[in-house]
Amino acid sequence: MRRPVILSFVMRKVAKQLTKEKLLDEGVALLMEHGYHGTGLQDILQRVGVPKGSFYNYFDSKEHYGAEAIRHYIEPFIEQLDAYLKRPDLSGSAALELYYRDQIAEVGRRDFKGGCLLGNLIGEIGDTSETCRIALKSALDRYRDMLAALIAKGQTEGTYRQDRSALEMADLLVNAWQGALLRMKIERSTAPLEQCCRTLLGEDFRA
Amino acid sequence: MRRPVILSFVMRKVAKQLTKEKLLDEGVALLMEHGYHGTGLQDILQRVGVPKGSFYNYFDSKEHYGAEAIRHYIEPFIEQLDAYLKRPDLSGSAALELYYRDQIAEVGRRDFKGGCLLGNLIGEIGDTSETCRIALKSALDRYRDMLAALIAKGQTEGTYRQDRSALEMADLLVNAWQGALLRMKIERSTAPLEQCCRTLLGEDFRA
DNA sequence: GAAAGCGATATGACCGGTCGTCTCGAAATC
DNA sequence: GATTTCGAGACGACCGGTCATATCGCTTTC
Repeated sequence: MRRPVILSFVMRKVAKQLTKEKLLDEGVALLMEHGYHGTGLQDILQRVGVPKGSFYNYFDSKEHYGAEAIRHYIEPFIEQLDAYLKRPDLSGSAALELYYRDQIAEVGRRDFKGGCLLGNLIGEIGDTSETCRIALKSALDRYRDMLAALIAKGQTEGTYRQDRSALEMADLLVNAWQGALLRMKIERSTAPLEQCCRTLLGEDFRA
Repeated sequence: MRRPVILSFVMRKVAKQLTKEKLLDEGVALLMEHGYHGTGLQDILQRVGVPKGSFYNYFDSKEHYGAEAIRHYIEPFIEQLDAYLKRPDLSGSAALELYYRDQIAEVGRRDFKGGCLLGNLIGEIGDTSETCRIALKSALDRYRDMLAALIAKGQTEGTYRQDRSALEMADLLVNAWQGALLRMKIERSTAPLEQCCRTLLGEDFRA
């Protein structure tokens, strides 16, 4: 009983892309809350008001949808880190501390739920869905490289130690942060995250 | 059409406990491969040859089964670390390096699949099932405490740095190791695990 | 300008399976 | 015979995925 709307070819394409993004937005939230197998297509679709039969007009399969959701999820993180990296007034170490302060505040606001979609999905389907595995690896590599760039900046500024490669330090930071996010979820506290930052950014990485 | 067998009260209880443990053993393997929501009770039951209708003779629900599987999973790790801790011929640092060398060899043998059940389940249901969350926290705390004991031993032996508490170091080790296991799954390589050990056990923890 | 025809897109009913859980009669023990 | 334990089967709900049909915007014809 919807009012019929006349849309041009171009407008229809734009509208479709818009719906697709809404599906990804809602899906990311649901995937973070209930995981891959715990999230049904129906849940996602009805949240956006898209009929069941239309799902496959937007995505090839649930698995491909998952891979797109992964790519969709990581984008804002990359952009934020990239913006920090390009700011001349912000040192590498200050940027990292600012970034993680924000992240800790954010997960606290979410009542310690969700954590990181990448970490959760790697654990759940990282070794059963090759399509998602590749998307996960690509996303995490991009993320790690952004952190490495900020660490390298901190190295040239003399804040961070230079006897270890920035990439190696970024790997440790990513790994420990992922573990700390898991700890947060079961302890229901941001303490593991704060401890992680204090130890690595505040001590071990310092020159 | 099974041949009726007369069993005493005690023997029946033992047999039941044996079946229960088999259900947990198989379940742990399946949970590691497909996650909580990806593992059906049917899969577990038919692997052990237990009829579907009998599940609730052994466990209250899938959720309680999950919590028991978590406790069942961590036990061997605790025992192995405890055995290392009690060996007088083994220094704390040597024990840790031996333990992680074994772990790396083991996951390599499993083709980088599975990782750690605790980490996987925390990510998937750590914030949706309170019952499992408590089991996960208890298991991970026990594990962390065992590592802390070994680190403390290494501290008194003079191998590890003493300007940081053993518990704090154990936290970092657990977190980084969990992250490294995730990285292993998507990189399909033990390199992240080796790097994690080299950096922490071999450098940052050293006195 | 209106009508008819066209390919592309959207959709909701429906597929075979599987999910976790429960019921209730059978079987085994005391 | 009373009590406890077990298990075959079925429950309703939901899963990811399919498909015939309906509707759409556009083009052609008059």
